[in-house]
Amino acid sequence: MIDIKLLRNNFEEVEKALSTRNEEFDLTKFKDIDEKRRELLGEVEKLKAEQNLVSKQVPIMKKEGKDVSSILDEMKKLSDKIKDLTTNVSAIEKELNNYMLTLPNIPNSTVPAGSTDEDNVEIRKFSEPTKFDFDPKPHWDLGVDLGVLDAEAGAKVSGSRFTFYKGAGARLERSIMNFYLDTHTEKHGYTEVFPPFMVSRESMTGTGQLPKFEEDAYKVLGDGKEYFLVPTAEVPVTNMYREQILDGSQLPIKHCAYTACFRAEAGSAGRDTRGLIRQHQFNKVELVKFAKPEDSYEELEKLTKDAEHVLQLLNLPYRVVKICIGDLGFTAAMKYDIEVWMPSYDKYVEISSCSNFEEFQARRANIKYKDNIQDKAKYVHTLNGSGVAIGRTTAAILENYQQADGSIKIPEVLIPYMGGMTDIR
RNA sequence: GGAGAGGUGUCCGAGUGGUUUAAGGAGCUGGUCUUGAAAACCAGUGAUUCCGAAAGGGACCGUGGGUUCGAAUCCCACCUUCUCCGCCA
Repeated sequence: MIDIKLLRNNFEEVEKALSTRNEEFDLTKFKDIDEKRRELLGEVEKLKAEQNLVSKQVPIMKKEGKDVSSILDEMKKLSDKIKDLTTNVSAIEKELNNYMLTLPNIPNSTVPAGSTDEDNVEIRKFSEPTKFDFDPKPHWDLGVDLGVLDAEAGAKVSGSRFTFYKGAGARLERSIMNFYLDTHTEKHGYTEVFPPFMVSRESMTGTGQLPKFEEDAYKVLGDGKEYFLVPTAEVPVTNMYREQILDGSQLPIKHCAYTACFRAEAGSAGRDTRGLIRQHQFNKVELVKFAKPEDSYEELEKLTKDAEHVLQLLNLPYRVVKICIGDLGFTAAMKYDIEVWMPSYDKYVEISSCSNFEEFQARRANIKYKDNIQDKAKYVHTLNGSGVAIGRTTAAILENYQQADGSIKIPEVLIPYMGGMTDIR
């Protein structure tokens, strides 16, 4: 949510900043709703002030033995009027709030111009695209040949975009998960959390998945309640601190978390239908930070490097791109993508998104901090990034580590996690 | 699933319809005293939120409704924590 005062007082500037985005929203309604709300609010507050004043006098007059019945009659009318107006005020406040939730974040001024992912700017590269002296296979073929992936079983049991991992494939996925969590906790100073995989509507709204992207979320109904399957650990981990004022000396707070992630992929029909790239359920380790505003961009750089580091340890070729305005997404103020080299696609494929949301999520979720007990609480900046997607890592390892004989070499750092296994054949 | 008890400001905690603008304490800020600190004493203090340039006013006692001229207080629903019983991976 953007700052309503900023929008009110600097309307043209905000409008200009948002107009470059590739998002649909309607700013024309704002002034109407906002002004009407303030007008109604002023009116009802005046009446309440009168009511409070008279209510204080009534018991005194009673004590003095005066007849208050005519005053009470009048107060009854006033009370009814206040009730009517209050109904109107809460209706328009709800409208305003719902409206504010539909506005995307204001991009940071250093975000490059552009409209599609073509316009993203490459920042740095690690290693070079893998070269083969044989015809490399895509991971979905390798998976079947080696008996480690079974999409047919997934389709039978659940439907399209579900896959069984089997044997060494299942263990590889689990090894990567543990390797990522161990690295981020032991080497990068993140505190691990294991969050719920189902969250409330409030939580989904707090991080910005709702109301705009409801069609992409899985809803679960049970025990008369509504839950959403987490699309990313960002949702439960960020909302862990919802409605809280944090101690400034504890910042930055750094968490890493594994969850399965569930996405409907509405609008992606026909895209990446084969392999592990776009599943309805996938595994991911997420990095989440809460930082002071003045530190948040430095923390974004560090977070991105922490995510990159695990790919370096796996020796997977990747590049980092800075996302342009048109590709930025609804909630981010700035975003880096880390893209791993995927031979079957013959290009770099996103394996991590690292974003600074500034105050956008903190406003929605009401997460503040203060350095001193007597200070006024300020909104924290929230950040997160994949550290990194596990399923896509499995795919990248299968493809980049494949050998001429069809076997897969296990990356050195994973061998202990694989119980000493050095290759899959 | 059954029975019961709670949720009050930064924290602890009082408060069962109107001098409660939420008692009292802790904490915090300032002061007195002291070489300095601690202690003691004195004074101040919602650090939440909305409208407003300000003055000022409104909201807020888990959340949402209701009763009333007036609700932390009474009624209803919900959320949540705890205790006991039952069931359970």
